[in-house]
Amino acid sequence: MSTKAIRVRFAPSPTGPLHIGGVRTALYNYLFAKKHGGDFILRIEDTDQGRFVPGAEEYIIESLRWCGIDFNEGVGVGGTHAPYRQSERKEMYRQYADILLEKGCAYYAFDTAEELDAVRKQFEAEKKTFQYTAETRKQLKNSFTLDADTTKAMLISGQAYVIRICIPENETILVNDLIRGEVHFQSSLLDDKVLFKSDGMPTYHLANVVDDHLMEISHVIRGEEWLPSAPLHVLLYRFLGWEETMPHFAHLPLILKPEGNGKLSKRDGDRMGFPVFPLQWTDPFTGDISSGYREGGYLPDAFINMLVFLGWNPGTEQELFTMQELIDVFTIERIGKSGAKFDPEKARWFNHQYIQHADLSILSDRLTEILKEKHIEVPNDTVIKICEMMKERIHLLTEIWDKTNFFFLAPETFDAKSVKDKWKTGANDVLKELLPFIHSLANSNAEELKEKLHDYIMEHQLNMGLVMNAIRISLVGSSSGPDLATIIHLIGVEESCRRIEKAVQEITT
RNA sequence: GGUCCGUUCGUCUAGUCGGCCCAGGACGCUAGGUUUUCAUCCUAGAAAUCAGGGGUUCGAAUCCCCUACGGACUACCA
Repeated sequence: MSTKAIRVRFAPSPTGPLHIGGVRTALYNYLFAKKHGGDFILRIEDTDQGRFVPGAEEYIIESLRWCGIDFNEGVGVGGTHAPYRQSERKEMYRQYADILLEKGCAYYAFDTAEELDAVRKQFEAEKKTFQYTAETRKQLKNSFTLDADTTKAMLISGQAYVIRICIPENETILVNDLIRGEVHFQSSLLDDKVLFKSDGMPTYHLANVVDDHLMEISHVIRGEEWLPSAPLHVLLYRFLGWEETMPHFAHLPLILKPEGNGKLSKRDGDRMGFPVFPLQWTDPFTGDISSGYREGGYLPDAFINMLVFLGWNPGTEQELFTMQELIDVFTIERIGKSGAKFDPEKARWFNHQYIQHADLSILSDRLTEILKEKHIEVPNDTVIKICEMMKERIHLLTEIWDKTNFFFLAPETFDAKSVKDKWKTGANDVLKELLPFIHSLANSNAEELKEKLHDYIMEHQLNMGLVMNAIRISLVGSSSGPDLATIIHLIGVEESCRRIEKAVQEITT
């Protein structure tokens, strides 16, 4: 490999929110760059003015920031190859189209969209597929069929035109892919793609090649959906005389739907109850809201860890990685070839792992904020104690209130199934008798409380399960939760007794 | 339809140039243990005839060919 500096880019188009497949592409680019001490560039490909979506660019930047994928060059941060928004580079592209025109590697075409549509329909009727190729271009309106003077006249008269690449006939084009090896294409099967649109903007194909060259990109790591147009890009590098410095290509496998087949799409997530976007997104046109991982209670590190394993693995049995560890072990060679089905369950598991190991303040800060909103005053060390105790049963940050609210508020209802299974006959009477004793526990700490309660039950020959479960249901509202004595201690003996009295009154079996 | 890519437990995958793989790990699932509950945790288990069929070879998940299936692309979108 050359000694060329490693420079990679993530080049999304601002046509909507960044989907997790896009985030993964950005991530792999980022890891590769960092691993080799290279640069990671964010370029916005907004050559299609018709598809511009307000807020999409900001969304992309914020998503990457949330993920901890930072770029050291690009939109927002600038750099030596600015500007990084293709709409702002508009003036640069024409000259390269002209070079191509001059060398006979491209030509003018005057066919309107309607005319082409008609031809396409006609071909379809004959069960053929229309392609703008060496074969068909002879029958269409372009500088091949029109003589030079006519062409010039049409150009001068302001006739709308596009510039198309002139694909050579009968040639094998080799794309060397870092993930798939050599891929061969027959040039005759490629069509004369539009390079320059009638609105004065380049298409992706031209802009992408020009920018990658100008920005000295060493590796193009992008989704597999680009593989079919890779030979076109290779041809462009050759025609422009840039073959020597052409970047290496790596086409990533796709992320598939959890069920059935096909590429994961926006719809899948909301239909199946999991996010497909890093951040929540509100469609500026329809107002539709799509859920995001951040709002869904996921930690960015967990999200990244889950994502990196969709199509890549370290070859060891380690599953949990910090970003720095990923940077250290990441290699393109270990990226798989086949598409990966997205598994929401595994995403939850990763998040749970991260909640266990992350700084407790991630949970306690969130709880503190919720308590503040609800005007519930609780000492900070109590909040921390509760989070420490409860974290192992929390998979998503958003579960924190549902899992801890009984520490602050008396249950309003008692879970029917818990009552049915665990509230034994006679519990009401036993609990009533127990009340004075619980009152007497006022000055005990959690440990003493546990001991005394235990001893009392043994001495009075009460049914341990019956008593404990009934108290738990009274205090929590269901048969779940941490150590009972700790709960009593934390919410206080007075409150505990109030809750027990209420439960004894309301629960009848 | 055409072009290209892909195919190991339900899912993510390990399996570097064929033998240590009657295929390993993880998620999920099931069963036990711990816990008076739940969750966690621990242990065990079920789960892939390596898409199918042909070769090559003493020996193939690993190499070759064919078939099937899946996917991407096929716009003056990226």
